[in-house]
Amino acid sequence: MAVTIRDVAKAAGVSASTVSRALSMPDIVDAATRERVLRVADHLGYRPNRAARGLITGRTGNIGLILPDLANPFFPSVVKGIQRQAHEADYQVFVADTDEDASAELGLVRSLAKQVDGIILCSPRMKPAELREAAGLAPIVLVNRKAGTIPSVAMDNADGMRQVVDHLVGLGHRRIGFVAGPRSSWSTRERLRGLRAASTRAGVELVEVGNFAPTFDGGIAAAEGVLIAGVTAVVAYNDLVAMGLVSALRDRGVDVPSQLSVVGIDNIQMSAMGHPTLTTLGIPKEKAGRRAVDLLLHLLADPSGTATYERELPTELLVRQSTAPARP
Amino acid sequence: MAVTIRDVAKAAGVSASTVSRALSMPDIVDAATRERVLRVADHLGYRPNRAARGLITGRTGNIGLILPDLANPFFPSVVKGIQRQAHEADYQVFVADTDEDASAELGLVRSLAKQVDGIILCSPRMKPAELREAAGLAPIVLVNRKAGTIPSVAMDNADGMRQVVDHLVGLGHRRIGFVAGPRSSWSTRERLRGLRAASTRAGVELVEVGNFAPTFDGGIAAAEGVLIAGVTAVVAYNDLVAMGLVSALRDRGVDVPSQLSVVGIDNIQMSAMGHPTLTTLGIPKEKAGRRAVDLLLHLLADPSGTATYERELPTELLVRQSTAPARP
DNA sequence: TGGCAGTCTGAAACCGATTGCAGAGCGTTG
DNA sequence: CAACGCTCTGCAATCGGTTTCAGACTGCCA
Repeated sequence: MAVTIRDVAKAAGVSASTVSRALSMPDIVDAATRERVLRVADHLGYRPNRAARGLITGRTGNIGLILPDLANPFFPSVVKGIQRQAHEADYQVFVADTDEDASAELGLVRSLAKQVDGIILCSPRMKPAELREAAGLAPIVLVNRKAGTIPSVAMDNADGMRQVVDHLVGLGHRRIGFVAGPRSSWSTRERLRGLRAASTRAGVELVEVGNFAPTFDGGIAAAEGVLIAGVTAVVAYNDLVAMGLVSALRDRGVDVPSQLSVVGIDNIQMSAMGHPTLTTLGIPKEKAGRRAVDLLLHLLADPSGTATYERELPTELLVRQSTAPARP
Repeated sequence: MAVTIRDVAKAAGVSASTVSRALSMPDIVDAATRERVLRVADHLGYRPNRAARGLITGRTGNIGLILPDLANPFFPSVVKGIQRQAHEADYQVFVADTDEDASAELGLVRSLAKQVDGIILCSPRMKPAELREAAGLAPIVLVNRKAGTIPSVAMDNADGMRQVVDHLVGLGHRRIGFVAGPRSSWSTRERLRGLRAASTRAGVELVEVGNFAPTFDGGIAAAEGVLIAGVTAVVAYNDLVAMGLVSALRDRGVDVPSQLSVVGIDNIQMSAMGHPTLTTLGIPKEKAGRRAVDLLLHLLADPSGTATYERELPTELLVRQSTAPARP
């Protein structure tokens, strides 16, 4: 059916080994032979069978990607970055979505572990012990989370939160609210920590409004608490929450930004599409994906690598319409 | 390293063949033996090596998914549906994104063809000839497009457009605009055809405003033309375009829906999040994904299947805030 | 008791690539 | 001229499963 390495060998008048070498170790085979083999292979439309190669090399050429929810607009850009970088290295990407079900993550890792060379885990809710088990099953890189010595790429939450607070303080806000995401989320904890540090440093008050789902509806649910908190500005866990919040506030007759400033995080596409457009802390999502692949490939090339690889990506505050000077 | 079928065989005191059979053809092996083998396999944590299996069966257990742009909020739900259904059938999904580059699609099909059992092609811009070539390279199912005898799942554009027009006519609109997507898009043509039929039937006027990119910016670019067209209602190619249009109209001081009604298509998540929320023609995206997988698995099970499989999915109009009675 | 059908199991070939090892061919050097 | 080394190539083993085929065993019937 399909053209195999032996077909190429026969047509080129050499052995299968030579064909194999001409393709994957070009320098150890005679130039003329190599040329001929390559030409014949190309002419016959030869495509190496990955399964066969994987069988002997133990490499699949696949990497797995596990994320909580594809529908969350934060992820597509990350996925794109991962794709692009993986394809350049001739890897394919398996995408799996857990539907925000934290308990499914470890199971997915288990079932994926043998079918891929490595796994990229996007902001998992896994507990540290589970994470350790997962890291034992396959080479793993974390995105948006750090844990022990597992390689990871995450945004610089501390600096990001500082930028946000500085911006709000510059606008005259003195009492700032934080609508947190799920308590189990690493980002929630880090962002809270960053906000505390930054607001203490700036001498302003930080009010924790509570934990909410990292969704538009979560933002809607948070509106009540935000109003009660008596703040003049609020930082939301992410853009979706911020947008839900803005929407619910408008429904209650509270204008953003004239009565309340709102800041999101992530700079998802739609944050620039609504009214008002959202002031948000942008993070390089596609780059994060690319970096994650880089780390994983490093890890694969040097499995003994006891060195921890870690990347912190810079953030950038995008000032748009949802923040304004505090009204006294 | 990993536990193989031979390890299981040794531990269970049987041959590798028996283990293989116990796992994949349970009924032809003695019950007691089967039990023992399965218990041992489970105890040892045996996981079949897919590459090895694929080598002999010729099946990879993978399906490929090619789509123009993951960042387009239409796709994530489709992908989720595909995932879910594929996983239930014990298939993994490769996702590949062409970045709206139509010329890359065929290349992707080529490079993916040998690594998957079949491919799901989401709304490709490929020309019919290319599509035929693609279909020759691997079993293929189309989403959001029909072409020849290639199995496909698409929405019922004719009925959908009828619902949209009926809704607008019911509100008193007599002159309706259509902001089309790319001319090369199958959906553009079908939707236009559906709109023509429906408006003729209802005795109202249809004005084609032009072709625009299927994005938020495309909607912004269309605003000028919409105003010039002198219509009281406009149907956009999709929700993103509709939202861009609403945004640009607002910037020009035109209120939606009191001065102009706008209808989107797709019912993407964010269509319910803006102000006004968008009246849109909802299509069952996740179900479309599941159906596509069903079709593909059918096709794989019965490759000779000369019968064309085709699914038309029903649409549902979601009336929200962006449409209102026509002001005389 | 012998023959036969039927059930279950094991040995071995095979899928398509990679790779260790050995040997052919050639040039160089003492 | 012999010995040696180097470059290049082919043979054959191998990865981990599946599947064909033949044979062992059982039970049943004549």
